[in-house]
Amino acid sequence: MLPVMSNEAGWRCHGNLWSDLSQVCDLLNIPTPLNSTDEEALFQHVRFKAGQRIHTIGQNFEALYVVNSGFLKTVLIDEYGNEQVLSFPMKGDLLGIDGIHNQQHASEAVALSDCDIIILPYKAFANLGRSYVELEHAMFSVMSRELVREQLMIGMLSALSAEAKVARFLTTLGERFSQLGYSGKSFNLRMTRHEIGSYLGLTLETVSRTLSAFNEMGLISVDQREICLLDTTALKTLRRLPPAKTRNKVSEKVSVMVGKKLLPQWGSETAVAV
Amino acid sequence: MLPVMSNEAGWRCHGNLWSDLSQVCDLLNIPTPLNSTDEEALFQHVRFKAGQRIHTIGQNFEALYVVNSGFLKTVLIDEYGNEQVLSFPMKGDLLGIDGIHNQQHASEAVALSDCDIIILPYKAFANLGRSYVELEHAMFSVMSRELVREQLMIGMLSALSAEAKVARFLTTLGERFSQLGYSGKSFNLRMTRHEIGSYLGLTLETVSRTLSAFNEMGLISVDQREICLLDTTALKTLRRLPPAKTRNKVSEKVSVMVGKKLLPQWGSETAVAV
DNA sequence: CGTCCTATTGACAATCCTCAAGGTGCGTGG
DNA sequence: CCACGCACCTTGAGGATTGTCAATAGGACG
Repeated sequence: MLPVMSNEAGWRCHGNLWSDLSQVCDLLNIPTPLNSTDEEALFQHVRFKAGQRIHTIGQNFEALYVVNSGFLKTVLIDEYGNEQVLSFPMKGDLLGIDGIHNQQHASEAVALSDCDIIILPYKAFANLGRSYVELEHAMFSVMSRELVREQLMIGMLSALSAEAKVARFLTTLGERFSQLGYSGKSFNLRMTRHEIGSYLGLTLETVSRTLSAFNEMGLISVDQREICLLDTTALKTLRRLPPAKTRNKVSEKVSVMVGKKLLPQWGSETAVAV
Repeated sequence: MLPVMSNEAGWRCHGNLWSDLSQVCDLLNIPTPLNSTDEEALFQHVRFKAGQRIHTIGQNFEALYVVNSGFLKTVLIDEYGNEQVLSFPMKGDLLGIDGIHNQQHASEAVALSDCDIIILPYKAFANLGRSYVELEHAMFSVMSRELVREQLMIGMLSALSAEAKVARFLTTLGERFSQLGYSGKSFNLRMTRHEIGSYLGLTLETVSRTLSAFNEMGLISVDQREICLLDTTALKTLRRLPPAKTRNKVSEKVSVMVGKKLLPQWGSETAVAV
């Protein structure tokens, strides 16, 4: 007989699987506390079907979530109801951090595929952190990691062209897949062109056109959501494509358009004290 | 005789002022631990001149920093040496969180004016967190707040037009000033147009033109770095210029000369009649 | 007074968005 | 099974928003 409960987001809890602290730490890619089996803390798994929400905006903050399997998106909703995609979490990612401040969630997490999520009740987890010094530091580290990731995202959104954004999106996605043991070259997009566009600050048409252009240039092959990265180094260093007219197919090796003048470096200030 | 030391960023430490934990918590706007004077932990102030760096990219992470006075920017440096501005910290803001992960700083903090900064040695501060339960939670909360702020930044960069970005930049800056007790309507920009543009993902020319347009429309008055917000509600709700069709429709007939500029507001309830 | 940094403004170009018209794949119901 | 609807994707045309380049001017400072 399994306990069944439901929360504001409307998911059902089957409660048929549990993980201990060392498994959670493994998943999060942080060092496992040495005296792990000391206290038998167990954390419940919950399954979500594609389309279900793990937490919603404004929902009271109770727990953090670790993705054990599946693919999700996190979104903001603006005043007109438009979604703004913030991230595409997958296995090993931590969700819900934004809820700590103000005790309620500032964003929404939606399953893009069937997902298996581990619930970390915040209070209990924080208490564990106070007993295991390493765990507390690891929590700070994970939050810091998220912050750095978002900083890089801001830099990308501000500075890069549409092509460079899409190229970088593909390569980082590939890197994440290979870190998880999947192929980093050939994978399936779990999100629509519209969601990619929202994430990158582009329209879905621009995303589609850019993918087609990469396909023609031989940098990738793309068929609907099936992607193959053919020239990752070119993708990684690509800044801007030449005008379509002068654009050569695969023949031209140097696909890297650098040509950016160095902006004057905020001068002689270097604060080198004496 | 004052102790003088220097670190990798090259700043000098005058060591002439110290704050206790309750003062630091006050500054950070988090609840003060009840048993505050319990342990006499003191944190050193350091002064930085305009242009000096508080920490640099790659520098070993040792401490967090709280701004006691002054204005700063935090930046990333891309592969060509271009600066990407991430934030403009001021009094009460926490710096250096990005260094926790990987034990080294991922960004650079530069003083835009003379600054007074409080040093929080990370290890000592984390230890305090373990004794004072509230402090640990407060630290999580501050980091969560930063994350939420960056999420909103991402949403803004992705979704808003140049005008809306600049408008929102001005109003949030005004709000921060008034929370600090200064005027939220009339203030001095501490950063260049170039830095604003980098922060907002625009060129300095676009920033300058937008400010001039707001000035002509009577939303603000601007003279170099002196800003006066005249219609904050219009600024806050301004979203996007109308599509060409609807814009031309109005000015087509009689008021061609007068209304040609940017007159018809979009998403702004307060009609700006000139 | 000259130099450097910053800001403003104009002319022009192009990147990217908007609008529009198909096309493909998939589930559902006749 | 096929037709149909629906969501997603592709591609094109055209234009607007924004970047690029350039010229000018003001301020700070040695």
